Amino acid sequence: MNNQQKKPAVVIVCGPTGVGKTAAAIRLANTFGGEIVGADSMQIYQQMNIGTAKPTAEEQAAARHHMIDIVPPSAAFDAARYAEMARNIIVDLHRKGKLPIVAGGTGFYVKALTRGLFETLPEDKALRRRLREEAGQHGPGAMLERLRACDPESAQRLHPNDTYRILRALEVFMATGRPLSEHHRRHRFREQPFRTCTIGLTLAREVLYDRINRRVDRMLAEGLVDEVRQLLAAGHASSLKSMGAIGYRHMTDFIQGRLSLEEAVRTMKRDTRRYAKRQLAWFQAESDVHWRTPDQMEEMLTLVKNFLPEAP
RNA sequence: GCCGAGGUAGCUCAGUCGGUAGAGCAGGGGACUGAAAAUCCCCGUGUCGGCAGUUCGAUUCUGUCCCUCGGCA
Repeated sequence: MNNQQKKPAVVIVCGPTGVGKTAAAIRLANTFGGEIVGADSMQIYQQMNIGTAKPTAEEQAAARHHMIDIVPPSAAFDAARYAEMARNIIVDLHRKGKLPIVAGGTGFYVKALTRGLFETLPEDKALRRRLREEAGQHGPGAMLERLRACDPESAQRLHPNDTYRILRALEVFMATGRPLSEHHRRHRFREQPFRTCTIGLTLAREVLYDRINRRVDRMLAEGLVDEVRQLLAAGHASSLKSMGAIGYRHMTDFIQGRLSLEEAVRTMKRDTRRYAKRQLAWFQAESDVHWRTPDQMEEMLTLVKNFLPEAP
């Protein structure tokens, strides 16, 4: 057995929101003796259930889920922490002979998990705040000029309007003394701790959008407004990353009187559709995805069966 | 049936004093290395309701027909 085969085998179920990843993952878990590792940047938050379409109690009883409900909505969380925690869980599952099934729509988290991120210092809040203030004072153009001085390659690559990435590049340089472009050149997503089989779930665009629209209506019927009210009442400001999630920010706008309910629902549906489109763009750019529709469950089972070292 | 107002992008509409048209919304494509449900970039050809006439040329003018919405019968 060579090195490649000793790596933990991991099945990944990715795709746009609302396509049916949870159901497919549960089926795979039950068939192959697996447990599910969520890859969703919002389902990690506790108390945010309806709007994140978190697996229900029944679904979580049908198959063990990890990486869900792991921090309160006020906590800071990011792709690096996700990758570290999820990797530990996967190694543990592998040791116990269970098949880890990563299921989720956050492409960046899946990538951080399976290919790693370059090494840098943990988030420095003070530095980040300082950079933001300076951007506010001197304007984004000045920040781009500063970046050009220490990391011309990144300055060239980034669009002048992408202030967020410009500040991040500056932050990396200031924290590590090396330009972001150099970190990228050394890293290049070369880590490969697992053997993976990636299934991308998709649907005809109009069918997917119809499902999304109806799922939003269902979320409202299930009490999304109350869920957001409770989060706000518990002191979770709308400036929190978690509260900026689709649905949560829309309902906050409604609750605080900035939007009518009708308008809040309309824009929530629209923004969910746009999000699904971005997810599709992300996963379609990945080269090793086996695309299936949710009704092709048998094909998915075969795919995973052939991927696993020995037949179950 | 008569009178009026309209029929232009998926939707709501603007516009062309005759040289084949553009906004908002919706939508499409893409990027993405510690906020990623975030952030950022790019994208507007559509029998200008049909047919006929005038004209070098009609979405624009004229006629006629169809459809929609008001009002009157």
